[in-house]
Amino acid sequence: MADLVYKKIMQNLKDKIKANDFEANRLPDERTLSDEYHVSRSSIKKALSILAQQGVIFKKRGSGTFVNPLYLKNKSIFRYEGSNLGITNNLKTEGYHPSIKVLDFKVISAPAEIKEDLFLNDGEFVYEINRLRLLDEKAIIIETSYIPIKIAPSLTKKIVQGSLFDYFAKELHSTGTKAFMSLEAQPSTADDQDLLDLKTTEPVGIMEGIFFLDNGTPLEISDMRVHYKYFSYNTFVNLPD
Amino acid sequence: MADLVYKKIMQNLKDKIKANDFEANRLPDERTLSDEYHVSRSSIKKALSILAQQGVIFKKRGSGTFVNPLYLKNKSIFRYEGSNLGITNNLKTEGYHPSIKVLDFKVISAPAEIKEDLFLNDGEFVYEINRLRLLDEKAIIIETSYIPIKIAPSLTKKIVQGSLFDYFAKELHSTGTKAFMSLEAQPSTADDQDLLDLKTTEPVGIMEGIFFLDNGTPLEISDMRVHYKYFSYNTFVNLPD
DNA sequence: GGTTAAAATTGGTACGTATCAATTCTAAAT
DNA sequence: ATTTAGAATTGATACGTACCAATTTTAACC
Repeated sequence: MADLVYKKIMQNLKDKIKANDFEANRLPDERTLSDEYHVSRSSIKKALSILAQQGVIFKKRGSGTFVNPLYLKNKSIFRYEGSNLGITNNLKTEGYHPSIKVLDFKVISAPAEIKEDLFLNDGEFVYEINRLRLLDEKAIIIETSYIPIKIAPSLTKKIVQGSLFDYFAKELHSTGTKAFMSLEAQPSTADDQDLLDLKTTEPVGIMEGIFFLDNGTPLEISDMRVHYKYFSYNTFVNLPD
Repeated sequence: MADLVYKKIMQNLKDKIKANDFEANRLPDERTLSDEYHVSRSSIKKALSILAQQGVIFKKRGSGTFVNPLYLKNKSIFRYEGSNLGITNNLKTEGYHPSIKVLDFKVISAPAEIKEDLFLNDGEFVYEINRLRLLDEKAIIIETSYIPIKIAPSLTKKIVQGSLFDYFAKELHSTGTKAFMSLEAQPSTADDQDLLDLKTTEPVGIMEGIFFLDNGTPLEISDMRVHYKYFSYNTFVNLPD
């Protein structure tokens, strides 16, 4: 367990919520919680505001703080905490066995669009990595990644057979994951149908992401074509005003 | 402009970022900003942390605060602020003319799954609203909504021809929009192909949302089948740890 | 009983202080 | 020039205070 005050409180509150410890799905007010936990109201507010952002609770001024009834009923939509990159991370936790097959791994001069998105200069080189992601021997994602050579000069085919996330986390001290994700749907191409075992009428979900290092440097572009049955993205949307 | 300190600072910082006022894409440190704006460091922190959450800036302890280079280049992926419900709201701002055609509007006893998600008791009734959303006369979304009668007893076919968002915002003082969204891709059905003018090989994007009132009461289930060319969802993902 | 105005409750905003932790910078040592 | 240890920088955590705004509760009034 994290040793930060607000994280401990978050965890404890979630435990209590799951155990149905709160009358009428209503939490005690912030001042009371502050007393009970022997911490400042600011720390309570920080914990509560993160839980609200994740959709676990709802806060309403003058009224109180309430449990999201959906959080109790462990609906499938709630397999995440806040936002959800879905797919591999999700599936790994459920007893399936993901694996990776490298289709192609080469260095090319960055194409125009890639150059733009990764903020590269003319003539700079990138890895183009083409991988097939499998789940229990079944192909579910065709992934094409682009990574500037200068950021990871020592990338090898062997490394690429494993998780790039883990590699970057270790090599570049990139702790958190930050990315722009764009989701779409498209008819499957002949290639998709071949690799992912799809009928012509069956589509793919498109998941394009631009990933950043902690200091904001664009690190990777990842373009994923996902078998539609394995394509799903869940999130809690919270638009103020 | 909002009269809240942190909102004014957010807006001002975004303006300066767009005007490229910061050397090397690096913002002044928090203490300096606090002096410059004549506000407390806490207020600066609040503004910065929201901008970081939205992906506008990146913060790194010991290092500084940096502009997301993608925010400058007004990339398509950046048509939002933080998260993006896409589609209608987005298109409205771009000169297209959205409209709604009501296909069906009736009251039914809540089906099992709907009853579950809206936390209704046996025998409770819901509106089932079937609408076609058009853009410049072209059908792009088939939407099926379920709303408990007890929450909106005075809903009429006339009201349903307009925006339900606007209606609820006014009638139920639900200021913000909170929802669980689930996105998928599916082959188009014969119905989809007919209504949305799709070929058999062309898919639909599925967007299912459970919307909540400010106090956490589930208000509406909305199931949208979207013409794949108009289906797109952009978001900034920020996974700590 | 229903209405209405005052009081209490409850989360939001804003300011300020102290301390810590990650990173970068500086300067001494070799 | 390179290495290294200390100092400075910079964002993060935590505590606390004061006041505000939305909502609910209470109590007075008719």
